[in-house]
Amino acid sequence: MESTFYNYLKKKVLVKSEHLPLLAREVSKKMLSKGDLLLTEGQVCKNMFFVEQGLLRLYSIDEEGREHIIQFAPENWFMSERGSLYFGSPSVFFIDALEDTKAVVFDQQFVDRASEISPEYRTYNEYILQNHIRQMQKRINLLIGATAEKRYLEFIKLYPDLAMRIPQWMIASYLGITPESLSRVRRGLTQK
Amino acid sequence: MESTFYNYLKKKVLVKSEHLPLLAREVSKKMLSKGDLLLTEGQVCKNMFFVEQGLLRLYSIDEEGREHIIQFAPENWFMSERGSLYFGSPSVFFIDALEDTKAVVFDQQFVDRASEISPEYRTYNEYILQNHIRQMQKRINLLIGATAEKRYLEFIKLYPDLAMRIPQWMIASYLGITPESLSRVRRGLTQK
DNA sequence: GTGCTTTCTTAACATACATCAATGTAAGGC
DNA sequence: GCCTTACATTGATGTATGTTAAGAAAGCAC
Repeated sequence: MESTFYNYLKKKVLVKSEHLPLLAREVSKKMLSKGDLLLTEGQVCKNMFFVEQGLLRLYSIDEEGREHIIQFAPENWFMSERGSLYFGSPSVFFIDALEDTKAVVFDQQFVDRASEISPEYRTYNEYILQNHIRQMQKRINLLIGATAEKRYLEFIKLYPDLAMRIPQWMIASYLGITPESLSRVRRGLTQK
Repeated sequence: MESTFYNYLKKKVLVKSEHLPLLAREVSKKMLSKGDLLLTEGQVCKNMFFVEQGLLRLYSIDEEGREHIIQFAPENWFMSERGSLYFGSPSVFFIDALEDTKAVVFDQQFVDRASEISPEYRTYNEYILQNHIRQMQKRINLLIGATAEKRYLEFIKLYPDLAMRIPQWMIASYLGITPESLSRVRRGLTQK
């Protein structure tokens, strides 16, 4: 199974060769079509996804039916609703595929077992959590302290490739503004 | 050392009795006065704080000199700038004491060592990280999708005790609005 | 190709929130 | 006690962003 995930475990997570087959055996692969729903509100999230190819998205829908995008997961990212996965509580969020996506699927038990088997995996798992916290903290800081324009500039600086793959209204949703506002922000920027 | 922290490790973290003395030996205690600065911008964060009594705060200051509050830590909470502590990068945030505070101080090495010694500690440490992520995700969701009024109501519902201990302008700063706006939001609520 | 849907832009207008300035009030220093 | 400082409120006004509606451009189905 010389997949992207396998290579990721080897090259990036630095899982020792002897442990690799053990881990690889425990996961399954899934082909998703654009638009497929992986998690819905009220459901308890049982899976974690590793994106080999494609793009996933985590979002909420408010009382007025508006979507608010919490997170994107392109290639080599993990995606899950951790709050629901780890604590077993019903999710208030949705996960779906924004493109046809090849993903590796596993559950919390896999993470726990992998951490038992491979210290390297355990270390990397903590790294992922810490990094996630750092990134969210930065985002919160921008949301409470920066203008829409600044948030937009930060977004395209951080995820230039992503910005080319998703419609603008999704960027707007991620930034916490309307598509119309983002359009104006962009016009303001080009005129500078 | 029958301190709050000791009891916390025993009762909440469920560290085994035999491990407790080992862990307790490695930490030091600090008395802080209101206003004391524990971490400043540009500095690499070396410490994690456990608040036994008092209140700490993590915040940023933007180019216009405005403070934006990322997090509060009252009794029995851990406080640190994880991005800086874990990754060793210079902090863009500040930490200070909002009240006279009794805190236990330790470093990342303590966390690693404690995780080696006590599986219960390791488990609890991951619990803390997961919980932090869940809480930040919820906050991001409110920041991008809810009005100031709704965010305020969520805040006082979640931290009713905190709201009594800090000035209103700090709540406003945490919510990402001005003190004047919060004052108006509150007036609107009392008139309902 | 034709039609249908989605996305993006633009404009006019509405609203939430920010800014500036003044006042009131309460708390702490001494 | 008085003075100072920090905090909260209020009003007038400004600005960023939301709302509604329309049209153009691009993508997709058939």
